[in-house]
Amino acid sequence: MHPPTPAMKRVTDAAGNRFADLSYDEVSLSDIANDLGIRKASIYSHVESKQALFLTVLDEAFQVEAAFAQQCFDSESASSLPGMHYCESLPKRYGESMHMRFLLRNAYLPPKSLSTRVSSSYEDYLQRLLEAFISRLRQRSATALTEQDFSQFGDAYLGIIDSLHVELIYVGAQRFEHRLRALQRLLSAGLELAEKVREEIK
Amino acid sequence: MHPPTPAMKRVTDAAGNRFADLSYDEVSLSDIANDLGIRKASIYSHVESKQALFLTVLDEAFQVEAAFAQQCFDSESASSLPGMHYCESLPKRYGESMHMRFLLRNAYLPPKSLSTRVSSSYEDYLQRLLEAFISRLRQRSATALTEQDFSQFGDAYLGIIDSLHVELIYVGAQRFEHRLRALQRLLSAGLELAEKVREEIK
Amino acid sequence: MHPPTPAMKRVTDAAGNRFADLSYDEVSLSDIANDLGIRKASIYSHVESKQALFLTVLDEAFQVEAAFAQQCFDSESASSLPGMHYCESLPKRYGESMHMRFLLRNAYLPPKSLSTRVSSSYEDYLQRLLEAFISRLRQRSATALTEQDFSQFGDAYLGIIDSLHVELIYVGAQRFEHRLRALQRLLSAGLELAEKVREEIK
Amino acid sequence: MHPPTPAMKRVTDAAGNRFADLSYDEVSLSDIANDLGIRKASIYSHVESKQALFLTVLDEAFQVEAAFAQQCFDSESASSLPGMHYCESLPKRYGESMHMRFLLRNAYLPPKSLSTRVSSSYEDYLQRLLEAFISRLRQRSATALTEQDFSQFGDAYLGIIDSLHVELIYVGAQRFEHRLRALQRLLSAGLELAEKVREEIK
DNA sequence: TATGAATGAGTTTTCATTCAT
DNA sequence: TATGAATGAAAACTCATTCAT
Repeated sequence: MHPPTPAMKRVTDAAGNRFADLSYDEVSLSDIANDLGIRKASIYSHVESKQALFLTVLDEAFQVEAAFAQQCFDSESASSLPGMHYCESLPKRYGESMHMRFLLRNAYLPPKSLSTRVSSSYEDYLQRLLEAFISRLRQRSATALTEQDFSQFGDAYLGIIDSLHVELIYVGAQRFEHRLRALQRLLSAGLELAEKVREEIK
Repeated sequence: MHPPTPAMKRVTDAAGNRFADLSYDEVSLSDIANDLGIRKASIYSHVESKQALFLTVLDEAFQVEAAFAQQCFDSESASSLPGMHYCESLPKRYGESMHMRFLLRNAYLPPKSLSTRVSSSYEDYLQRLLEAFISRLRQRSATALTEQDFSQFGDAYLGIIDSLHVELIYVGAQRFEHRLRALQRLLSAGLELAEKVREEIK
Repeated sequence: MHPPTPAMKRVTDAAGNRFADLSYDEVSLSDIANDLGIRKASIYSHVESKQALFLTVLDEAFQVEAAFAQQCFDSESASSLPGMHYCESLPKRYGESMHMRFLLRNAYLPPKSLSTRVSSSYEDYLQRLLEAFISRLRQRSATALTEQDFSQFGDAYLGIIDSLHVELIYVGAQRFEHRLRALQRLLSAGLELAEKVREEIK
Repeated sequence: MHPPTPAMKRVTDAAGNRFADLSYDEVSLSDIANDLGIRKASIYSHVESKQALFLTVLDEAFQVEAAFAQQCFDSESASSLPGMHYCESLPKRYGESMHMRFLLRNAYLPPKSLSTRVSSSYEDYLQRLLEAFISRLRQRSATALTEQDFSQFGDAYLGIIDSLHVELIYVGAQRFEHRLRALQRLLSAGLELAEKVREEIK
């Protein structure tokens, strides 16, 4: 609602950084307080509970990263493979944005007690990616693909996204670039073939 | 080492079922003891510590599921798309095997304190899938593909696998079949195109 | 001493209302601040401490209710049973006066740390009731009763008062009227008999 | 249900002693643990929560003191004023029985969160006293009193009981004996008069 | 006068672990 | 092998109070 106070911002930032690296239960309010150089009890001057703190960070992360994704799609050149700009931006973004790390770490295996809230946010995030991707695909192959194709390539795209996301959160993951090229190749081939088929039919 | 006693088996089973649904920290030894109808302290008659218990289940799960995967590949018909039998078996297996659920839940975001042990097991698991896939691919397209192709399709296959795995552990995931068909289509197209290219070169 | 400022009055009123319904430890300054629509820290602009706030309310309550009791006795018709006007006024007063509720709630089981202060106020209150009752009784039966009778009926009256007070603070208490009539009957009988005895002696 | 273990008994005893002197919120589990010479956490080996501990003591107290009251009535001589044996036993009992102190301290102003449970127990206790009293009264004045009389003297008796109970929990209460004699006199007078009236009617 | 921020001391509760039996 | 009892360490949270602004 109202813009958060700077003090509040410091708290959610510290919390976000912890929650981005560790599971909900692995993070204690003492840790966060320590990071901030304040006492545990002081956190409650800014936040109602650990849950509320987590959810604040979640909303923030969702908002920030949905905007980032949108921007990736908006700035994508018309000639490139749909959705690839987002994919290619991921490693840098993951390294630089605590919110992205937070989002991915908590998307797949949220704390049981908060799973519905988290899932619905992440579903929302994926939904936006899906729509942006399909929109780009329509620009590229408006007449060449059926509605069913759009839908199926959308499924594939989300599959690729999850695959890349997961690769980022792997502990020692160094395969990201390889995986990206490999899946890119598949998507490219898939589209090429589909477009050719439709042309032949005509 | 020695075959576990039946009592020991009961303990690891109860633990496995809990760890398959909840994070390491969300599971308490009391819960496991309750499931077994024994007291918390009694668990220590069978197991050295919570960590040791978790690792025992991990090894068991890895062993059992590696064998299952191997079998999927062994029984795959020569004409089908390489690696697809495993993929298609996943939902049923996930529903029926606590070990599979345990493996997937803990593969991507293991408890910090055990992450190296867990990761190396999961890496091992993926490595086996990779080798089995490439071996199948060689049977199919021995001359049609380059070594670089084999490597890249391997990367893509692991990407697909992770994507499907992750779909299974989603909270409300109902997209598995759609995602599988979509990614299958991409892989198929990718191979088809690659094989055609090589033929044309010749 | 000096008449309290209106702001101060608002604070003690809010506090009084809380302390009238809950024990000292069950009331937090945050609650009171909430009721007032101010912040917890602001309370300290008006009051030195939680204890001081409680004691302020206590003094206020004692003063207000002592005056009320006095008035009950003053306006009692000469023919009625001594002290009954106060008794009969109790339920209405209890419902309408936060100070009465405060007084009764804290009279019997005050917070340990403040018990001497509270008790001495309540003792004072009872003492006034006692004197007013005996004074009324002297008007009625000046010659008919001995000093020992006066003293003993005084004890009985205080006993009746406590009984009725306690009935009011009961959770679901609906027996007040019944109890009042029953005890009234006893007091009446006691006086009647005592008066007759003295007459016979003469 | 099952007889409590001796260890359990020690815990509820220590808790009972504390709860008999201080309000629910004034008692901390640390205090109880200290009294027992064990650590705070150890209490949870015997009891589920502070609430559960309090309720265990409550049930125990109710049971023990209901039995005591029953015994007072059973051993009452037929010629004495009904219900007076219980009243006369109160001060000694109050001094000697932690359960009695617990019961009275918590009967009138229970902790808000447990008030329904507490009240229903105390109501039960009073109900038994009432029935025992009326039963004794019937033996004494079977034909001399109407049903309405029985009911009203019952109300009066409960009023007297509450008055005496409250006197016991007063901080410096030294008036017990005086109050008892005074109220006894009233009850005695009330009965005498009622019996005479009925006789005259006949 | 009011308050945002902080805090020390304290609360109840959980948990993995130990150990004598 | 099983367990009752205990415990140290830690968790989240509450609260009266302080203080600079």
